[in-house]
Amino acid sequence: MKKQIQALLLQSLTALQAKQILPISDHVEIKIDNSRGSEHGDFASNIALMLAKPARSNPRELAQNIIAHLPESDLLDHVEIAGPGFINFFLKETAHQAIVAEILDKGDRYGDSDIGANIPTLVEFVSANPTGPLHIGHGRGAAYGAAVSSLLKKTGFDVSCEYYINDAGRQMDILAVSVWLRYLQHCGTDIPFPDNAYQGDYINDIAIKLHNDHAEKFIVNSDNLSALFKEEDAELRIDGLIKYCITQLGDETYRIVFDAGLYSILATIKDDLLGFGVEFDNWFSERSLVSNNTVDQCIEKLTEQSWIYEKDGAQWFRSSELGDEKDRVLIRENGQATYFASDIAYHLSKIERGYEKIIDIWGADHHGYIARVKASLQALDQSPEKLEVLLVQFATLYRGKEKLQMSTRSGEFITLKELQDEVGKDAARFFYIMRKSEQHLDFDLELAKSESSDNPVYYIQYAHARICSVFRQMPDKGYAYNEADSLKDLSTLIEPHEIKLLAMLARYTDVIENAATTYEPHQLAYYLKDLANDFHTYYNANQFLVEDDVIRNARLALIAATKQVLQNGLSLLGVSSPEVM
RNA sequence: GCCCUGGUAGCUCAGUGGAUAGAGCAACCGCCUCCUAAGCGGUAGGUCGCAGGUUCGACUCCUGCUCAGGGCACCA
Repeated sequence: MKKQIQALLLQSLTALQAKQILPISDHVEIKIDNSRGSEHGDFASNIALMLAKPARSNPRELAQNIIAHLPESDLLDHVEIAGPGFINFFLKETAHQAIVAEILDKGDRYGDSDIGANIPTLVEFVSANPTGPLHIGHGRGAAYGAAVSSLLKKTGFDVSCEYYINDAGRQMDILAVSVWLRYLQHCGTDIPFPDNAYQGDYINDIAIKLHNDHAEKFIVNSDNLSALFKEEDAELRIDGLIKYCITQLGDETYRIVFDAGLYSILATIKDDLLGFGVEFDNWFSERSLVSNNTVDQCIEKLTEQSWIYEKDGAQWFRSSELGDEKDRVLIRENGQATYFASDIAYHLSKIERGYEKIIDIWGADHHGYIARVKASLQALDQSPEKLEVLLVQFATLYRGKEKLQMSTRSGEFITLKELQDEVGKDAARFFYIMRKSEQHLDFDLELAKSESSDNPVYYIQYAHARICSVFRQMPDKGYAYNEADSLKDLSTLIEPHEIKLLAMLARYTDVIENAATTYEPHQLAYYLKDLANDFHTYYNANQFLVEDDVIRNARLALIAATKQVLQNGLSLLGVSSPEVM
């Protein structure tokens, strides 16, 4: 609708340019806004205000000229000049009514657009270390990433979703040792358990399963072991334990313990995400980048182009020359590659796999990381603009007024699954998405649990269920509804509440496009709330199942269209549309 | 010190450079003989953190200040 009015305005402006009332300029952006109140019409443009200066005219006079040169259109009832020079467009009722037929015709494809032009797009999100189950903090990234991906798919991007598994590195070794120590305890070895190992009960479960599957295969002489606990520095102590574990068990046997932890936790993560309605196309392993030498090759390339130098026994990347605040280590003094080294290889792989739009969704604590990853792409002769990093602010967890700490290592956290079991998937998904991603999210467990019926998601779902209920009761009242016939009767939709609802339905495609291009799914959430409100108001003001066939059919068609849009929108956010509540 | 985010009604938050700054919760007053009251209508509630600047016009853009959260590793 906006585009059609834009086209009308463009014709008028072109005519004015031909008459030399307006100067010729190559770039005029015609902006059309949805009007705030109905007294300002349906759409408004500030074009006369924008062009008044170059045209050396006053805005109201220019607006008058623009209106005079607008071509005939059967969309518009009339056009007004208001305030300092706004042009307000008042649509004909028939123009509003047409949206019903369009929605019912397109069904779940209503709202689709092709602005994405099939650009190969990779959205990477969650990517939590597989060292423990997902907790509430990860939930926000999951809900946000899933919604952004869905929106991009709807707007014509060719989207794949990916989870990067950090299955290499020290954290994973700590996990393996945690499992091993619990296993030894389970087998009766009398040893302490370090504070900085993973404390969660799930470690015990993995250890017990390890014992069931492999009996006493991982037991070693514990006399030497206890000496390691005398190291006072906690981090050095755990490094010593890792080293001891590997040398005692041997690489292959150590790998069994390591993988037992990794795969068990990964399976839990996949299950939890699936239950949360979040699915990934790829699970990309960091270890695979190491084992197939991609990381080494990357470092070689960088070395060839003199982006690497040696200092203090380590290999450094000159990222500071490419916008980072300082240089970064790629290979540590001990010969091990850093996490950043694999991340360079990972991002290169994203580009080499053909993705032109690469979206990373990270926690806000990683923001300092953006500059170095972009620097690495540039050093590898790739365009850093392909990478867009979206930061999601922290979710701070409260139980009433008490702020809860969340740490995977200490095992003190509420898991995503626990949240889901307590407040339900729909409420949790919507709660996460409601807040702008840059906004800190205070997640009050008590509020989410005890007052979950206040969650706006129920308000929207209720609108959907009410519509279903109307259609369920229709046969009992002796009425039938035929969609094709009803579309002929739309001209009776002229009540103020009906016009308002029609206008709201027509905005949906705009909302989707806007939410997708700005990566702001909360816009859709707020729209759905508004739409539900317009419907509930209409529901209270007018009866749908009335005796008059024409009016009844038109109203049923309108609410059927409303139901469709509610369902389309909710499904993009991963929320169900129940028929009964 | 430097770099991100925020600061809008009592609370939690929306708000494309535009017209009278909005919603939910909380408070108050109404609405079920009627398709689900998990709903609807109304009243009240504001120095849009502070101070400058840009312009026809600023909650929105720029600068400075201030408060809050986060980040500044040979951790991931």
